Amino acid sequence: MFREFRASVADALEDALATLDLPVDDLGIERPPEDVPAVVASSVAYRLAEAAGAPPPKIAADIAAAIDPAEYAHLGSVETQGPYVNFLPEETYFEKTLEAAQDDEYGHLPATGDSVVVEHTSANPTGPVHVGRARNPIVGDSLARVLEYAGNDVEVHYYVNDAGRQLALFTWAYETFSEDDLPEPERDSLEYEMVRYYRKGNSYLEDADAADSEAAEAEIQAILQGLENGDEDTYERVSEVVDTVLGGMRDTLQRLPAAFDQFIKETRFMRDGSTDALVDRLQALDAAVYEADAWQLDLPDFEKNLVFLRSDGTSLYTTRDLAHHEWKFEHYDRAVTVLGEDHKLQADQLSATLDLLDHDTDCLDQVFYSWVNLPEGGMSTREGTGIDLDDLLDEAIDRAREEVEDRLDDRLRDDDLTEDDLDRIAHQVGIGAVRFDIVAKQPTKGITFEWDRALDFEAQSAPYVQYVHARCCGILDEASEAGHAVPDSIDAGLLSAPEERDLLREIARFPAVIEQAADELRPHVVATYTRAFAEAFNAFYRECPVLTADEERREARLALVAASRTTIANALDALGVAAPDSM
RNA sequence: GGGCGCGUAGCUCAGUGGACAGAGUACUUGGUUCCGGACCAAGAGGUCAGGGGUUCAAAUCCCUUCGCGCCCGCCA
Repeated sequence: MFREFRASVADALEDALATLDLPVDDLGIERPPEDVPAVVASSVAYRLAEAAGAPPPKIAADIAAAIDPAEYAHLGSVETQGPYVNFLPEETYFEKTLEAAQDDEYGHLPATGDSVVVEHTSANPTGPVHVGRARNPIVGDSLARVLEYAGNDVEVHYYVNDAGRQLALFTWAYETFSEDDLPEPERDSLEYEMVRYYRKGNSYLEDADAADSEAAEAEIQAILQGLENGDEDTYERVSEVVDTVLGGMRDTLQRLPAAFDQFIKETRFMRDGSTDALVDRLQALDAAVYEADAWQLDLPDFEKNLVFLRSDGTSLYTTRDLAHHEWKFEHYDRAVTVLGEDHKLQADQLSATLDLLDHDTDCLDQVFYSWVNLPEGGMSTREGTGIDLDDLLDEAIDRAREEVEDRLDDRLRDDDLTEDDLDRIAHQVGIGAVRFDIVAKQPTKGITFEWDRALDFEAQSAPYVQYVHARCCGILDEASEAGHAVPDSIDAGLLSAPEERDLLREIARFPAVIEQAADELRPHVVATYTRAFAEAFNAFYRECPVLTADEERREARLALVAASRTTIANALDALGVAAPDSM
């Protein structure tokens, strides 16, 4: 309802300004501070002071007087407070909010008709997913969910770098070294077993003498050339390594949960000829230069040229990624990519080149996040330094289970949790806490990983919000057992306590929060919202007993609890955090 | 050296032109005959990194200095 109300206010303001013969520019619509009862406000009077030759409070009063609330949907009254024009809704605003929010689909916006491809993670398939990368799947998966809530037709892709030197080296190492020479895998899972070959290959190359090193390099080069020439046998050999490792990584990512609709291999764009065709078109560009035996683009605004064809005639990662993006443009209306900040330059050059190729790069968005580091430095799959995501999630679940068990005796609610419940709650809370902690922060801010901080279940974390959902479920269960049905519609006048009004206002905002998160590609605004929502719900819970209230009030409050439950359930769903029925 | 990002309470973070800058945590204090205490209430805590500018209005925009991170490869 908030979005509809805001639109009404915009209409009313525009009409009023036209009536008063004032210029319509920025309407200055904003959300007022907490202690102001209005749902939205406008500071437009400030901006008009000069044009109107009057002080802002006078203009605000004129605007308020020029608006007849009855003419606009949901608008109850218009008030001024100094220079601000405040807009208050009529009762139907709250009644419609309550009705809309009881729908299981609450928060989903009308279909945009756009197909959007969200590419995220896309880590080289060289070994276990570590925490340094964990921000990518969490931000990416949440972003995909938010875009879907916002009415888009979303597809999630993992772009597999299977054509680079690292995978050629990995394939060589896998075929060269014997398992007898390798340490025990750190975990009984394919990618942990496989990464041992990769690490062995890297350390061998570091220590090998010139002759051995040269021989190994020749084999690695042969694999790279085979891929470039479209040699089927080479492709199969590399694929075996890539698919095996990727399968293990996929299982780990699934735990977050982060799922993918498609894994797009970069060799695909070599094998189907699109990279070669692209190279031809790049060579024909005015910006193309042939220097030092290599084809490059002299991009304006960039210091360094972008090499797109090596002197040996092979393509580079960015060349293939260009072909990949042209493919995306062909099949989707919009493309969003979640990338580490270390890829910023490459991504900017990619965009600039797509521009030169006459693509509309407005439909390409890149979301950057900064790396997660350990107090002692970075994490590396090759060197085997860092915390594996599997270990972090296991530890989170273990600690969550301890919490649940510690609290069992203190529970007021008498609902006998089973062993399965404990297991479920430990998973929901443990993984939810890790995920929420990461998605709630702006991705551009740096994070240093510390166990105790990542696994802090205190307030403002996932469990705090999840608890609100469990509480709602608890109340609704009790009501149902006592035979109290949740009414479809109620008289909003029955919900007149300030805590009830605040909660209704928060519920009404949810679709607008989804809209903002999708527009700005910032899922963390949803996390911020869930905390504000939880606070409003807890205040309501404290002041307004539901089941023990008289019948009319009980019904109204039950409807409010039901609406709260779907709102918080869907907000958590948009973040990819589980909403426990009990905890 | 150049480019990009970040700097807000002791700590972790919201807030990116508009109403006195907000939460959590830590610290002090209080709350369960009553629907779930993983909760709530009160207190204290700020040169919004420093300086300059634009504006009726700046944590927010511009310039500059400092600190931290990332990038500047015929790697990905």
